[in-house]
Amino acid sequence: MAVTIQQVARAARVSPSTVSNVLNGRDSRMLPATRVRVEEAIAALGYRPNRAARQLRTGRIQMLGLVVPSVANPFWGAFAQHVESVALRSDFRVLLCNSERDPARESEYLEELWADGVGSVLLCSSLPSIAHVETFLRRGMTIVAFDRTGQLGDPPLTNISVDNSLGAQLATNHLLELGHRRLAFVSGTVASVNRQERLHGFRRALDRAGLPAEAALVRCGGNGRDGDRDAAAAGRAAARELLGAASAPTAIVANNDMFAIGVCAGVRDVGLEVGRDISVVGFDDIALADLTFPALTTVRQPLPEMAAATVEYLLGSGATGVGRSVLMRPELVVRASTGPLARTVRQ
Amino acid sequence: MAVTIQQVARAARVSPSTVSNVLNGRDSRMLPATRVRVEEAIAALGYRPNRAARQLRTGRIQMLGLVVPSVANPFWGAFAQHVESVALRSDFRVLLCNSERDPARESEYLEELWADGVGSVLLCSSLPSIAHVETFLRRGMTIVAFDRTGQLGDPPLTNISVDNSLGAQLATNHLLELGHRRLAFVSGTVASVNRQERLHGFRRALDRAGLPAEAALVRCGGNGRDGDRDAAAAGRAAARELLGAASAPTAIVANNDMFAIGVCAGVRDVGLEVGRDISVVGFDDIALADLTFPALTTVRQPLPEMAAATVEYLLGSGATGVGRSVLMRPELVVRASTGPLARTVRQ
DNA sequence: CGGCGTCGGTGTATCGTTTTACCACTCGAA
DNA sequence: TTCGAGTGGTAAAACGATACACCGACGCCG
Repeated sequence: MAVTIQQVARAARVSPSTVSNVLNGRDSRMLPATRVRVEEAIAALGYRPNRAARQLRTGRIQMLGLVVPSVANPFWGAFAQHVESVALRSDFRVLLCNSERDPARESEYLEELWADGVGSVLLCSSLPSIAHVETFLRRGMTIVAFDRTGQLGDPPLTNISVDNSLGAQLATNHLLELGHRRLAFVSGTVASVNRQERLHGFRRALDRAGLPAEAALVRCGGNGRDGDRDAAAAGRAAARELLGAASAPTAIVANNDMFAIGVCAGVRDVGLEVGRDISVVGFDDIALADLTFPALTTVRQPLPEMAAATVEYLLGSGATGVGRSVLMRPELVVRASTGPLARTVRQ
Repeated sequence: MAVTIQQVARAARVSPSTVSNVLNGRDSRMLPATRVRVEEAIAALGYRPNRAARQLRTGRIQMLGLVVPSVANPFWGAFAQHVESVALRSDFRVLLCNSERDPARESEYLEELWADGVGSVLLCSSLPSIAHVETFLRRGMTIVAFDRTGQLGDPPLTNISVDNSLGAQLATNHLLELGHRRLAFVSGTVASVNRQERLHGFRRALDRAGLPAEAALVRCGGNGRDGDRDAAAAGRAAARELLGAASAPTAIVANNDMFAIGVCAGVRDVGLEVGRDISVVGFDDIALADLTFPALTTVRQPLPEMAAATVEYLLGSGATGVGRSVLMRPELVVRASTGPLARTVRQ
């Protein structure tokens, strides 16, 4: 059916070995003229190497596993698209894996990827433990983590992420500058790494301003582990709770944009107006942030650059920079969901 | 490194052939006791068949290609997640392909998938032409299309989709019942199949109500072919245009939820309020529809069922039902973005 | 009693590529 | 003259699973 290396070899009047050498860039092993002849034969026959055969022989495969919590979350969807686009340039395919934040599922994915010869994995998991990851690193898998700052492990895990603490500080300072003094922080139940850092940044900014971080105003949790599908729903519930309490906040920092969108919905549920009565700031700057009402003030993650850096590291000689991590700069994007502290401060 | 079929055979004191037979469910070729022995050996050794070797021999691979316009669009993201989840149950992996609505890219994807032995493809493309698809069908690829009603082709292409015309009629009738008489339709520039059908349903509903479908109120287009990344932006622009014109509509049917979200933003841009001054209805019922302000009235596509049906068909004996297509029932979900025609009708 | 079908398996070629070893030959230096 | 090191290439053995042909033993029927 498909054209094989033998046919190419016959057409070019060389042995299959030589064709293989051409294919793998071992130019020094043949005369330039021979190489040209082989290349012409390849082009003429429209030959494409059989990946299965190649993988069987070498054990390697031109594929990278992309493990995300849920591609239904627009943030991960956008990230996945960038990753696929970058990987394609290096002729790598992307295998999609939705972990749904289930540690067992995540391990099983890694196990299967490894068994299938997929040696490069981009792991976007916020699970706090990395014990299961270390196992695969030791076996020789190249893994790059996304958003796992500070978790080196042994052997060290390379990590690409935005400076979450700084991002949260940018968000918090913005609210402080607008005059807000009672700030709340809303996040999911999952003890994800990025949440810890963002919360840390939030607290730090408050601390610098000489304000206490009241425990009552930090809302982490609500529903189960499925933190993505109903992140927004959790945010909504949290906002309703916070605003119904005796001493409600006047501004809310959400752990990400989906939460923020939920928070906005919750704010409206209790009859208040986002941006006027209550300020809300998100994190990520997903495409939707500019389209919701009101448009969301948020902290942008440089997604295309992050995807590029991640894939580049993953496909470039993974061994060279083991443990090298990248921290990207977040950027505050001010839109309409934040505004100066209302004149008539509510009790 | 990894455990092979030979090792299992040795452990179970049978030949590799027998292990293979066990693996492939050819129970009739061995004694139950033998099968049990082999299964025990498999479990004891933690054996996993090498997919590359299997593929090399059989030509088949347990993978399905998922071609979507852009997984950054939450609708496709959610769909992708459902597909992956269903495929996983049959031990199939999902290869992600973002066509970005580029016909050349789409063809190239099919070409590569075919060359890589991926025989099952779920094609979510709204490109009107299916000539390039027919080529692959003839070569023996199993392809199921999503949202391509009515386009059988030769050989016929199996299609799964919602009844787009009916959905648009539900949306339109809902607006008519609310008293609206000047309705607009907003869509992207791509002459996608589903857009044609939805527009048809829109026109039909108007026709039945004895109303003319004014050309000026049908807005298809705007930006380039990248209809997903800025669908919302296009909707926004279209809404501004429509509402700025002399005889503006009082209600707008959007081709999908992303457009609708954009339209809502556009409505606000010109100082009007969605749900009170202008009614907007979307299509798809993405998760966000319930979270925007105002919550979006929309036509729900039964996504989980559609994903299940698609994958089931794709992995089930593809040959049996060639040309068999499935049309799912849409459902109107009324939320806050639609309301009765305002008392004070604007000019 | 001879022939035939079925049962429960096994032996072996094969898929298409990579890789290791090796080849014949030439040229230069010792 | 002989040894050694390139040059430009080839032959053949893997890689791990599958499928086809075939095998001996047994039972059954005419």
